[in-house]
This record gives sequence, C-alpha cells and structure tokens, in this order.
Amino acid sequence: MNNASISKVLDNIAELLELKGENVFKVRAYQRAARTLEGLPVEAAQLHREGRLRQVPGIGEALEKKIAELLTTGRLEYYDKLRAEFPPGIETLMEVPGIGPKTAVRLSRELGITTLEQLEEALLAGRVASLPQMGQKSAENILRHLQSLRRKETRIPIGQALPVVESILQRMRQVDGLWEIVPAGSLRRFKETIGDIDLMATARDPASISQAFVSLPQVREVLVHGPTKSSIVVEGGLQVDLRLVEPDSFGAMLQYFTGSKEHNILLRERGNRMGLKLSEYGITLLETEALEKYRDEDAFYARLGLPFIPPELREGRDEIERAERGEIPHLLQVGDLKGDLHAHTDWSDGHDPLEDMARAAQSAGYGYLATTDHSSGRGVARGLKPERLRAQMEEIRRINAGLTGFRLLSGAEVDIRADGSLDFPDELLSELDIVVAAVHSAMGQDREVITRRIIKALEDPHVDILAHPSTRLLGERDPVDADWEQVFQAARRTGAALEINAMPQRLDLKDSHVYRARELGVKLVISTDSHDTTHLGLARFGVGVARRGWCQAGDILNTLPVDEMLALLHNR
DNA sequence: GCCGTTTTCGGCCCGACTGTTTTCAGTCG
Repeated sequence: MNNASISKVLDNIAELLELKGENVFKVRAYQRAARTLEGLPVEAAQLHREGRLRQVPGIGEALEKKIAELLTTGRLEYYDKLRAEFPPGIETLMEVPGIGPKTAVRLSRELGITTLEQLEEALLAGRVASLPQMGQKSAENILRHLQSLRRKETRIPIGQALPVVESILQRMRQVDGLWEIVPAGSLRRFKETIGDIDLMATARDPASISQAFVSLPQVREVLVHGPTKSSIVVEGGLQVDLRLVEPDSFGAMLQYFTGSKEHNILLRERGNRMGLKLSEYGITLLETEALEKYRDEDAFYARLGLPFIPPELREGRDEIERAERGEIPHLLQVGDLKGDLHAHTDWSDGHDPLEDMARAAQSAGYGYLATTDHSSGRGVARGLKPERLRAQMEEIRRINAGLTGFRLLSGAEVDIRADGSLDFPDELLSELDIVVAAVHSAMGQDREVITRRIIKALEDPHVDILAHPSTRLLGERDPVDADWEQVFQAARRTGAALEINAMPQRLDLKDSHVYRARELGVKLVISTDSHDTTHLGLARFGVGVARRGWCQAGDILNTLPVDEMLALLHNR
C-alpha cells in the first residue's frame, strides 16, 4: 500500500469521525497525518520496515499501529467498523461545498438522502429548506454548489496556470496607482497543480484597482466585485481572486495567504508558545492585546525567531524546526543553470534545426545544449537509425566549429525496451557525449518487472541520465508503478543521474521524489525535453520542482560548466 | 490522536461569512 492510499484512508476516517461528532482535535490529528503522508519523500512501507514510522511528525502510537495494519494486511478493522456505522454514500454528501458533517448527518437521518441525485431532488422539492434550522437561502446555496460541482474543472497543472497569471499581472501593473501585486497560495509555493489563484496587491485607491481587475479582457465571469476583494473566472475555468490590503499589513497578509494551511497552523502553535497570536492582520501579544503589523514576511518570521522560509518549503513538514536550527538551504535559482541536457530537433520529432536550437540556448545564457533525438525504437516519432545519428554527430561537429563559448553535445534519447535492454548498440552509444534513456512503452508492467527494467538501464555503463523516470502526464497518465526507493538506490550505486523533466505536464521526478533522491545523494539534472526553441524557457518549472525538493545549486549537475558536468557524469 | 521552553495531562490556529438567529452554529479557507 503506498502513501497516497494510506493518506486516503486516514482522510476518510477523519470525515467519519467528524460525522460522529468526535473530538475535533482527534479529527485534525488524522487529517494532519494524511497531509504529511501525502508529501512524504519516502514510502511509509520503508519507514515501517526500519521501525521509523513514529519519527514522522503527527504519527504517534495509535496511528503507527493503524498504518502498520494497513501495510501488512491491506485492511484496517477500525476503519471497516467505523464505516459500518453510517449509511453508504454519506461521505459523498460532504463533497458538496456548504454541506459539512452536521448537515450531512441530518440530510441522511431525517430525509434519507444518500446520493447526490437524491439530494438534488430533495432540494428542488423544497424538502431540504423545510428542515428546522435550514431555510430557503441555505437550500439555494447548496443547490448552486451542487450544480457547479458537476461542471467543476479540477486542479490544473501549474504550467497552464502560470502563463494566465502572468498575463494578468502584466496588465494590472500598467494600471495607474497600483503599488504592488504578487501571487500567493499554491502558485507561489509552486505546487504542481493549482486550484484557484490568489493575488495580493497594495494601491493608492484600492477600489479603482479592483474595478480594473474585473474589467480585464481575460475575464469570462465576475463572481465577486468589492472594494477590497474581487473574484473572476478566466478562460479555461480558472478562478482568480484579488485582495487589496493595507501596505502596513502586506507581509502578514502575504504570509497568511501563501500557506500552506498546515505550515500556518504549525507557525501559529509556535506563536502561542511564545505568547503570541498570529493572524493575517499581524501578530498580537496575548498579554497586552497589542497588534504588531508587518510590511514584509522577513520581519514576520524574524519575530518568531526564524529566518525567512521560502514559499516552496512551506508545507507543514519539518521546515519550521529546520529553520530554527538554521538549516534552510540556499535554494537553486533559474540563473544557476548552465545548460540543458535533453532536447529534440527536426531530425526526429522536434520542430527546429540543430543550429537554431544551439543559438536559442546560447542566447538564453547557456554554455551547452545536448540534442537527444529519439532512437529508432517502435512507437516513437521519427526515431533516428544509427546511420542518421552518425550523420547528425557530423553535423554537430560542423556547427560547434562555428560557435564560441557554447557547445552542442551530441546525444540520444534511447528507448529502454520492455526487457530493460537499450534500443541502440553499445558501440554507437559510446560515440555520444550524452546518453539519455527513457521508458516509452509497456508502462503497465508490474512493479517488480518495471523496477528491474529501469535498474537494468541504470546499470548500463553507457546510460548517463534516466529521463522522466515515472513517465506520468499530469491529469492524463499515471506514473509507472516502480519501487522508487530501489530505483534511487540503484542510481546512487551506479552514478547515473535522474532527470527532473521540466515540461509542465510532466514535472517528473516529482517534488517528493526529488527530495528523497537528493537526500540519498543521487545525481540530478534539470532538463526541458524541448521540442522547439521556445521550450527552453520551461526550465523554470523544473527549478520550481527542485526547490520544493530542497535542492541547492550543488545538487543539480547542469549548474556546472560543461567540462565539469561531463566529468562527473562520466565518472562512474 | 498528538505532544511537551509550564505540561505525560490538558491543551490543541484564526478569522470571516452566512443564515436563521434572540446570542450562535456551521462551514470554509
């Protein structure tokens, strides 16, 4: 059982306990453990084997036992018994915004509702509104949410959200009287998927800025329009909220709205222990009730005895303790990258010629670019035959002769076949500067088979980098079911590097895997997998993932100049 | 159910909004 499944069970237990009217703090304990497991860089199964489950914050004696039971038997008696106490389907009622545990229980007990269809019927028939303590307004509210739930677009990849936000920011910054505008929320934390966008702004005349915001050309629908808060929906269904705040409180507000919720809860608990009450308005001294306001986050964190914690790290794990110990690393920045090690050209399925790709990379400030067109393997668009690849190497030598301060590296993205063998012969691979290996087929193999397959490729002395290790496509294709701990151990053992693929629909390795791989000392690279010159700019998404994995420049091979990078990569 | 700069017991983040209310419960983020 993997962390995501365990997390789901704990979340369900929390909901059921809430329905039962259990102690809210007990409920929160389950929820917190679920969130922690979700982002845990190592499988709970692994920790269980090592007897270290208790070391995870939020997991005590009782939860350790329950997780162990889930891991060993795949079931949990406590959970099964709990579920049996409720009519089936009651949890789905709580998925409707506006229906919490109390309302869900009443709908079920008093009206016999167990499905969303029955709920809608009851709402339309006026049976919900006639319940005591309910009313017409409440029923309408639930109905509205129910209907919007139907056409609800789920969270979208950050790669889709960020350009939309940037176009909004660009327009808003031209509005007269605007002082400052920045994104908060999961976008600022660089989560791989985004729900809605929160923007924070300060301005001379907030109401006029709010007016400009709801009048943007991107607006498809205006949900709320007030002097200090407005909400719009833009093309694609993305909701964007703008909050206008006092400059004096900007730091506290930005901190609050950046989250995560879990990080903020831990921060407030810390504040409590120091005799302070934290809120979006600032910090109140419990003793005197005096409110201190904060213009910037640095001072806010400093008041709590902490250095600034980068948004990407604010996930409510152990970042606060580590900040206290001075262990917040100087995270990798986009400008640290010196080259790109995975790109396609018009020789295979890319769109631009070798020379254009080289020039584009050079003008992006890079010192090198590896072109890695596909191997001849089946199913991959226009893969190169060995003789074509040799012709390309020749062409690359010719282009390099005309370049100064930049080097095109000849490479290939070679298929890892279903049996773990590579799609090009050894002697051809040994002629290349860079060999990037990747799974493109038979992605449904069993865990044991695919793990062995990937490890076999890593053990091949010609393979420098494993590209997009999980092969996932966000919202489209699930990752392969490999045992990642074993894969990371193999990468460390063999010295092969793992790729952080920066294509926004991939982001693969994902953040928690980057964290674990880095912890183990696995070599990492950030590559764009560019298929045309404009894709080179996507590197920033890979950098975001690496930052969420606590990476510094030294953890990423392609922050090194070309010779040092190649020396490390080939020194196996 | 978790956890410890008062604590192994007694706490546990904070505020806003909404609706149906005679003082507040439920829900959300």
